[in-house]
Amino acid sequence: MPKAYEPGEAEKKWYPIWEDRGYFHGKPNPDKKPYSIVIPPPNVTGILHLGHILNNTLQDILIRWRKMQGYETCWFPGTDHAGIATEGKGERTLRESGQPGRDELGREAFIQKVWDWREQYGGTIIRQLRRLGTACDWERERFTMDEGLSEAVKKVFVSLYEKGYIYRGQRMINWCPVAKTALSDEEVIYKEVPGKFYHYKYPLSDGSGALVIATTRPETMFGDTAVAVHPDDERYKALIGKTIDLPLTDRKIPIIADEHADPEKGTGCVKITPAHDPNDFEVGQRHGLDMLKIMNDDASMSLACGADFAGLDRFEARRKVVEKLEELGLMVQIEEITHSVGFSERADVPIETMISSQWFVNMKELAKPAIEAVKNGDIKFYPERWAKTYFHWMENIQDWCISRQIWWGHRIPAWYNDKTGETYVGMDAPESEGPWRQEVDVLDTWFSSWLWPFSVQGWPENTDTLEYFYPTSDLVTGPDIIFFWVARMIMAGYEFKGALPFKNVYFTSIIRDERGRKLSKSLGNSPDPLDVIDQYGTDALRFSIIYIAPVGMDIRYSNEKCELGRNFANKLWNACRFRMMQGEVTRSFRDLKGIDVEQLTPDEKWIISWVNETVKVVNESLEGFKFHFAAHQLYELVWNNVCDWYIESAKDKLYGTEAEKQQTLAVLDFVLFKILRLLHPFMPFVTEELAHQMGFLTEDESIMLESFPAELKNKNIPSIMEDDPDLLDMVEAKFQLVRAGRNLRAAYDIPPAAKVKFYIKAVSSSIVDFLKSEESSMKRLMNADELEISTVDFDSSTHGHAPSQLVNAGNIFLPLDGLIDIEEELKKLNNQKKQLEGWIKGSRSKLENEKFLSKAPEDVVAAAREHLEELEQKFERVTKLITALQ
RNA sequence: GGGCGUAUAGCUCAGUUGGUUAGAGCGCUACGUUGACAUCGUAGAGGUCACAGAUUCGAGUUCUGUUACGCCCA
Repeated sequence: MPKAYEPGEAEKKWYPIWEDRGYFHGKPNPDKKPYSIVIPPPNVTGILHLGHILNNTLQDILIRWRKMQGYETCWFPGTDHAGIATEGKGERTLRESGQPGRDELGREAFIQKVWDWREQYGGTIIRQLRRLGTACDWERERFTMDEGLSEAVKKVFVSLYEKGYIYRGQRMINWCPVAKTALSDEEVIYKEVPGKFYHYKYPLSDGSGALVIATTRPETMFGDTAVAVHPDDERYKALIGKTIDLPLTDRKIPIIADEHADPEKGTGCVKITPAHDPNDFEVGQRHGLDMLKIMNDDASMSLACGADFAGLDRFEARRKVVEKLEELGLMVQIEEITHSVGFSERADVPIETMISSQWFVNMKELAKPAIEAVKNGDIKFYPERWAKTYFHWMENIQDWCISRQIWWGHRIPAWYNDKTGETYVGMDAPESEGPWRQEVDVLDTWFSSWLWPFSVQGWPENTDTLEYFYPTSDLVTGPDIIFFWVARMIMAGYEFKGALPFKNVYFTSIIRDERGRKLSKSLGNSPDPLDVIDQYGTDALRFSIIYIAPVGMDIRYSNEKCELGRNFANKLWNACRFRMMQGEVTRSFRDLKGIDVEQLTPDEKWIISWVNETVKVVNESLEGFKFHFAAHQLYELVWNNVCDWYIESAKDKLYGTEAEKQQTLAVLDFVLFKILRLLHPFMPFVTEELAHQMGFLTEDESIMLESFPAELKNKNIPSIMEDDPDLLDMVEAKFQLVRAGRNLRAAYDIPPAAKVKFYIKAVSSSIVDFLKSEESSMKRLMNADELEISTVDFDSSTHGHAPSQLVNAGNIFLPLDGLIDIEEELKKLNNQKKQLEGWIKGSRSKLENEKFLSKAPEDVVAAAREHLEELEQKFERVTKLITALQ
């Protein structure tokens, strides 16, 4: 075995084996319980980033863990068609390669180009996921625009239309001027940006003066059809019903009374632009105002603004309007402010709100069972608090704008008859006499993603897979798509499948850089995961990211943090390598067969009980989605308990008699094989490689098919923790004593190689017996050539004064032929004495407190008493040491 | 404006239903190439648990308020 773990080789070797042997494939199996996950489908245009790494590592841990536990598992992978993003990418590709643009090509040809592009480059992310080791069932990979999934979308549309939930109407929507399409409310991101608050005059038509209105968007004045004041605002009461002359136009518009006008805000007068602002729209409806649309699809000003402004970009128009108003002497004040502006999620430009004819889904009814499911615990969120966010959104749910003015996507199955004005909605084009014209718009990508948990399994066909794997078990995703996706999937599950889509939802952390900034391409702080894998190895990246991911909080990531995982993989490798150097694998690695449990050494019982404890904690942690807790526990076990203490201590036996050696090897094999299986879901490659290197598994076996360790409860091996807790305490006390001995060496600059003699005064004869039986390994751990262990006081008259340490098991002395810094020793001991005095004082006053004695539970009081005794005993010992030195 | 979250060692974070002397990793200091591992070992330094009250025999942990930062919604 090489001196260090080389991840590249193992990764290249094992993934194809797992995949080719069909280990990833899940199929209905009545003998097993099902466990399934649907992948949050990444965009077909996307490339792998660290968010995917975290997300998919977590899913892979769950899948591998459940598979080893004996479930029939299936992880459904796939991608979504990402309408707006992919259409944009297609257009860019055409432009960059000098081909005709989208509009020149026409709908059919353009869509074909995008398909071509998708065939060639799409799904990069799927290939990249394999490098991460994901146990996805690739035979079941789906794409949201596959035939079956497209049928599902159509069926759902028709069904909701027939129920009256889907309708087409003129409503206020969010418009992206770059993508030139409507967006849903969720696709708008509000940002605080600096802006200006313009105060200017609208002269009264009767010449009696002017109203001062305030707005951040003066260019929309061309769409004003009223000015509103609050009905109770005394300042303006007399003006209600009059008109003003709208500057830069020849229109007169009324002054109306409406509660929307806030007397506190600005001047208390507000311009009303019903076609371009959601609040104004409502005011317009209340007062029957005209809706005047003043912008084109690209947010340039339309002809409605007059010849001087038509065609100008909205921001250019704003400058010009301000300039004109200033020329006319109407501008009163320009205030610098910070305000919230909606941006298009995809194009990152300010959106326009405007009225438009679009398709909507009324979500009210769909939301009801979905709210109930989370309320009554059928669906659980981890961390739980996301349920609050969910409820807030669901209980105030708005109609969903689902039509998009692009070509790449599912075309809306609606046809219009221009002659009769009829609208037909159905799975196929109407057969009755036309002419029928199909709706040109396509559906929001999420309108197909919300069906994913069942469409990916063949719905609307009633497949065996659906029968067996639906509802899926767990969903792992980011909280940023709780509305876009999670909430909508729950609604779709109940509406179309009549049942919840998944039982648990785990929301991942968000990954940031070391300075807490979001990872982004433009900041250049988004490392390419494949580079990281090349540098550190897949297992290292996986383990590190789990290890550093706090629950429900942001992760501060940097590549250097992958050293933790790399070092850990290497530590594991070397622990196994050390074992291999001691000889062939024993037969008892699965169950300690042939080993007399009664004959196990204290160290062996200690390590076995630690492994067992870790097994319990890891299983419990994974049940509760506490991944990082499990990772910490495993790290601790391997590095601390196994490598630092057990192996170091066991070396004594390995170099001892043949019988001792054989027993030690058996225990080591038992421990290591359990650890490899425990770690497999976290670090699939190194564990598979080691299980084979060690000879635990033959060529045609795989750790993926082995059972995941379960807590042992007095079955083959007694639960040592329960049987003999004192023994484990003694082992801990022994290690504490060793540490004290090493500390003495270090304090007196004894070279590491120099052998020394220690004198140990144990607190009881039973401890003496125990320590004597452990003498040999203790000598090794402290590099001592002699230990004198007894209950007798250290005799300075024969050995000279010696520095000492005081621990639970007793006092340990390092006789140095009188070579001792007495003052330094006294100082150390006096400090310890003082500290003990303080604790004793606190402990006593607690035990003298009547209220404590009467109110605290008995066991707490008993523990306090015992503790005080220990302290007093230690105090006595330290006092004695001081006296001896003086 | 409403809601949610966070504040513990230089940094990143653990700390389960209140109960001995608050932990880990990284970093730092000193020493070290002992027959698994320098991707390592041994030893060590380092914390008024943001602040102010309250409840309690007892508060890092519960409650109220304050401050700071972050996120979501309007």
